Amino acid sequence: MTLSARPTLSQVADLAGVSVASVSRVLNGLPASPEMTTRVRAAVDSLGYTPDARARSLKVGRTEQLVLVVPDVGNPVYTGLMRAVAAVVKDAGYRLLLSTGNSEVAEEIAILDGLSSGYADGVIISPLRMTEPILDALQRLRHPAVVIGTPPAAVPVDAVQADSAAGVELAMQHLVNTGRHRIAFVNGPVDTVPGVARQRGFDRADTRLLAGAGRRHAAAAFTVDAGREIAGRVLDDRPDAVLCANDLLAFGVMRVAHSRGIRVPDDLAVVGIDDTDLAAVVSPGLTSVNLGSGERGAAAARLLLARIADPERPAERVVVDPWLTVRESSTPARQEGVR
Amino acid sequence: MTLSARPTLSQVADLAGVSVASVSRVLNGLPASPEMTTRVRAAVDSLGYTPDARARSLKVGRTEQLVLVVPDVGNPVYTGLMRAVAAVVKDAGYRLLLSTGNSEVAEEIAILDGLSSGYADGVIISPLRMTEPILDALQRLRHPAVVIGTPPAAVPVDAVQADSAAGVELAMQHLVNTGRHRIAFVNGPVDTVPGVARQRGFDRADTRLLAGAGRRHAAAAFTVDAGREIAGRVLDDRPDAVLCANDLLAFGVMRVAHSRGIRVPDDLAVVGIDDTDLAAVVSPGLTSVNLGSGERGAAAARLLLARIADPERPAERVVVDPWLTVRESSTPARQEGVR
DNA sequence: CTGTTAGCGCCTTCAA
DNA sequence: TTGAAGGCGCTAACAG
Repeated sequence: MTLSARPTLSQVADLAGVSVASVSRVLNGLPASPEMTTRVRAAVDSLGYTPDARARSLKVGRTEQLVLVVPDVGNPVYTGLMRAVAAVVKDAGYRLLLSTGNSEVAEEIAILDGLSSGYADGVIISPLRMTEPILDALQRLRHPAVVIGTPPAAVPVDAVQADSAAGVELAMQHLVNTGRHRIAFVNGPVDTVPGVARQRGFDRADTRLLAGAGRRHAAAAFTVDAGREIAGRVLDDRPDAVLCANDLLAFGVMRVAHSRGIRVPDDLAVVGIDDTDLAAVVSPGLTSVNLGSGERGAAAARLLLARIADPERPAERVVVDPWLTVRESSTPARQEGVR
Repeated sequence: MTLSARPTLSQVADLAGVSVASVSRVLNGLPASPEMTTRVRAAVDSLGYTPDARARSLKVGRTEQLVLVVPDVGNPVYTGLMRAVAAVVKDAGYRLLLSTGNSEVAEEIAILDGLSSGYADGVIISPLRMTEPILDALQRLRHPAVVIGTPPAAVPVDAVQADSAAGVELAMQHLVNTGRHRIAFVNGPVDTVPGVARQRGFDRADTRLLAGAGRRHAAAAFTVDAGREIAGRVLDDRPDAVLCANDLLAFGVMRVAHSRGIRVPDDLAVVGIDDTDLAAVVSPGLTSVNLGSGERGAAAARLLLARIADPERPAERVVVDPWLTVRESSTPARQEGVR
């Protein structure tokens, strides 16, 4: 119920009638005679001894803890990432600290700077915006760090990035292949990491596939509400397809389409990005570009572990390829090939 | 980029020409002369000194860390909880460790037992099943713990619980009020914490409101797929309303209804439980019983902090009242009163 | 193979 | 008000 006096190493040693060093050795699997081993184990068991993580980490200089920083713990966009990071980190024998920057740059920086107190051995951060202050904080960080996103090439930091431009093109190609040509693009704020990348992807695909005929819209945020808000303007153009910069925006658009009696996918195809769990949940299911958030999370965790193992290794960048998950929102009945 | 030698207290002391004790005092806001304070601060700044969290926690016996254990990090059912816990914990100056039991009792127990190494000051656990082994692990735990769920009254542990029976009744009453009488209930596995409670709530409401005419179904899991799987059997009875034991099941039912051309809410009302973020996202919006997961998370965090502050206080149980969020899935157009 | 000992970096009596 | 010194619990030389 409440914390009482925990047994210590020396108590175990006393009970076993051996030195603390011997206990430590047995516990850490270092050479010891069979007899010693049994005596120590017996004492450990009878006392219910567990080594103190605090003392151990002070001595060995490691905490066995890693931090994951995301803008919003509850956002479905990050759940795939969180799950994957949690799994890899745990398998490697580390604990995971979850920090949220509450979508505030200042908070993200505070978290990064706070790491200098050494409460964890490394950090994975998925910053909402890749601004100078964040990059500065990363530079002065004395701990291993991995960025999920695309820092300037000049910054020597491990990073895992999605190829959102390729993802957008995948979606565009799919829409064109299924006969859509009046395509609207609904982006979120273009001063964010995802915003700029997805805009670039659309511009490129638009030029290549539609001779620049695509319509661009920028919602106030990457949220369902922002999607609903802007949907009116978007649908007034009577597009035959809407490509949204993330699933949440797409859900917002779908709701407005639904209330206007516009049938998806017959009258209007809708495609999202991120392929969140929700995309498979709504009716009709939302076709979405999967940017490999799980893969990126796992890759980031592995990069971090690699750097911790070898701090001198050169900074590495991993790019995860996107794929398209086709569901009902963009095709009448048949299922197109996936990935 | 990589961790290099961090300055220590004694280095600061040397630079300032004072003793380590004085530096410690200044840093911890204990009485010190103005001159001493300025000298120390100067030295701290010039060295970029940050106290070592590991050493500090060894000395003071606290880690300033709390653990939250949930069955699945990515499940939308837990996002409200996580967000609320994260916020309260952070405001109190603690860091949050996120552990997932991967929906395995054994893993949850391992996490609880692992806490005896003292890597955190307390734990909040939302166990999937309230089984003996979990309760045993809680009993032998030497750290403050708060359970989200309903342990047997005899177990003296702080707990925060939802009143799911009341929630189910709320939903039933709403359906009856809006003219539905052929009501089907789709539960998940009844050997889980939510399963039993929701079953009890339905049975009670069914007796009271429908004279026991309600149909009961048990899906294989609390998932969308399980909902889709069982939806066929459920809809074959031609109910005019389906109450689902959680939102995910409801989404599954809605998808099948949609593909069968059954209109929601005109032909069929659908109500879920949990009021996840997704409920507001789908079209039509899903009416859902909100069991106050955010409120429960916040309450749990506060209980934990209270117990840490006073380990002797008697165990407390907090019950959070449910409310109904009415959306389109259960009412043609108008919005009924909320909460 | 085992025991002794010196810290890891910090806080906190205890004297001065 | 300030300094000296002793641990918190553990690991890692170093002797034996």
